[in-house]
Amino acid sequence: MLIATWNINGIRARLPVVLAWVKDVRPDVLLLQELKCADEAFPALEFADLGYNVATHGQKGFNGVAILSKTPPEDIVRGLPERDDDQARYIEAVIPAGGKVVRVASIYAPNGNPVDSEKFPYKLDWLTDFTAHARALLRLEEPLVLGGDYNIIPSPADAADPAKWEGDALFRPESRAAFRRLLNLGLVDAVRAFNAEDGLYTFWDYTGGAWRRNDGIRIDFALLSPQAADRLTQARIDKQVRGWEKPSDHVPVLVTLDI
DNA sequence: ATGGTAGCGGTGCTA
Repeated sequence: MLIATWNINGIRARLPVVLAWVKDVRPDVLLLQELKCADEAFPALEFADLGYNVATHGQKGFNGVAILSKTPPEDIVRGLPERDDDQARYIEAVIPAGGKVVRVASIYAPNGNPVDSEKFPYKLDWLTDFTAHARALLRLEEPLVLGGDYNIIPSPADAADPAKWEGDALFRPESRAAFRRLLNLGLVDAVRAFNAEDGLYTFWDYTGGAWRRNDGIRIDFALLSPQAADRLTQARIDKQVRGWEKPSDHVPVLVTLDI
């Protein structure tokens, strides 16, 4: 089973790119972030034509997450049950797979900048609630993939130029500690499990020629429960998509599970 | 170099 996560930065602006990529890669499940549209504005018919069921948790103008799946998703949860949130940043579902199931979630963690505003404590609070929810999901002891834009640079090795992120909400010690607490629950960073080398990035800013200079950061992750990690056969970053016409500033992250 | 670019929505916010 091929599961991908991708922050597409506006599904309506990105529709040609996303459809072309889906036709090429044909993932079984696609977790999307930053839809930037309400549920009724999501182009579900275009994906239905390609054989995908769509579950959205949208928001007009900002945020918004979705799960696309070849098999109809079940037990859909919109928003973290741990919080009463007015920002659409979480959707979860169970994906049936040949008599077995995989539980997936599409996550768009808050950016948190500027750090001297209310946005930074909001980010940390959200991560605390998300971690509590992940802890509860892990108790189910089932294959689980938590994919999304975590808006955290976990270590200096996850940035081409770590010095320029000093003080940024993505690289603050509090944010990095929150990510470690998440991993310490027993989750596996799938791409890191398959790639020991540095220079793995999932995001290149639109400004300053970041893509041209390969000035990237790794902030998009597929985090796996032990039951999913035991079935992991491949994990990769689809980097070349950043060089396509009218791209997102993020690229897809893919995992293959033997299920 | 305290900018730069993109999406949404129709101005300034968010990233």
